[in-house]
Amino acid sequence: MSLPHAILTALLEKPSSGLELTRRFDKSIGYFWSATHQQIYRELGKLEADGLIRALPAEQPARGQKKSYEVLPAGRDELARWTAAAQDPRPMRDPLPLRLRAAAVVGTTGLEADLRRHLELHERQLAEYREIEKRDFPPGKDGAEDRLRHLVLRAGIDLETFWTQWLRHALAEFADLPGRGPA
Amino acid sequence: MSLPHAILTALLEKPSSGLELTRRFDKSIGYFWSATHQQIYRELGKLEADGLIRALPAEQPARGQKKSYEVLPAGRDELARWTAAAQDPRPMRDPLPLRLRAAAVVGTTGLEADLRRHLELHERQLAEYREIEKRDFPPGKDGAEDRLRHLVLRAGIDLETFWTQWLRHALAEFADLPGRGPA
DNA sequence: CTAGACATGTAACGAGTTACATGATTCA
DNA sequence: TGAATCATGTAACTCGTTACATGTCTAG
Repeated sequence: MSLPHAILTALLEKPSSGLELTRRFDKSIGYFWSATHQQIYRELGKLEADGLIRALPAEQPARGQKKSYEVLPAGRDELARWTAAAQDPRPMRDPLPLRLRAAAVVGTTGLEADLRRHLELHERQLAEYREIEKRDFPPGKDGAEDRLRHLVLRAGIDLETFWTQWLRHALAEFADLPGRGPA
Repeated sequence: MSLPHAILTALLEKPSSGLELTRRFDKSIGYFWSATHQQIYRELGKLEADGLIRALPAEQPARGQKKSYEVLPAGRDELARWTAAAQDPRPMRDPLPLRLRAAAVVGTTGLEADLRRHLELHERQLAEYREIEKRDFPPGKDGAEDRLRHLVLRAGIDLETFWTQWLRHALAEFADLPGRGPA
């Protein structure tokens, strides 16, 4: 139950059409919650049916016509409720540790190359986040909203830092593993 | 496409029945890939139909009867293939940063308490992992398989460390946020 | 002989993914 | 006028979750 609330947040920040939302989910929001345009359109339909958002008046009924939405009071209330509600942390769910564990049984052949690739990707992502941090959160900016959004970016930076360190550690271990075939 | 491979790995480590697998997914494997018994039974059925595993001969056709599976050569091959295949890293997908971003718009009321709860849960999980590390990976043990499994546990420890640090940071920021209502 | 634990399974739904379909606008 | 792009949407499928159903075994 997170996508609708991600959309409500995005729409409160700025009323948008489906495609505009899709683009924003490719950028900042997508750093911690990605979504495709199909999911977004489906969810916009539900949110409108539930009376949490409405299409901005412009009388376009048809396909191919841009349709923008704004959040209704009920939508804001629902978002505030969800934000404050207790939720259990999600257990981690990542295939990479799984592959290491499998490698302990069927051998590590070929895995190392992909780990190296992951390391590069995470390093690139980390560099991008640091750029954004430098650009969007210079020392002066420290209103309440700025601080909260900075915290969110911090989560991204720290997570990527975790991955790069862990992958480097893993590659170092691989380097002096005895045999490379099945264990 | 990770659950079937998690099951193959578990079965290679030790042939098991559905419920035994469920229990193992509640423990060690579940630290990075959780699954319910319904998912597991469904997946066992598919894997058997695909000829990757087979039920151990014991001629029990019915419900309520224990049914153990073992991995066939085709299953081992498939697992080795998957382990070595290139896979893109999953973008992070966590509701918590989302809630902070929402709080920047609708206010932080009530969120702090849940952050504190998350911090406690992550601290407990971290302590548990450290216990396991002390118990299962004493300095002496360093065969190839041990090292790989230790790496997996390391990922869990480092991730929990990330969360506890980030949450502490977030709570510190909250503590000296000016207004607590909608921004 | 029955209550509780053990064990396997079905059904229905929600969320995410992939492939494709359709209409409008712009510009060469 | 027709190709490219913008924009909205359908359909079909997989994966994960929740609730429930059914059968077996064992201890008291």
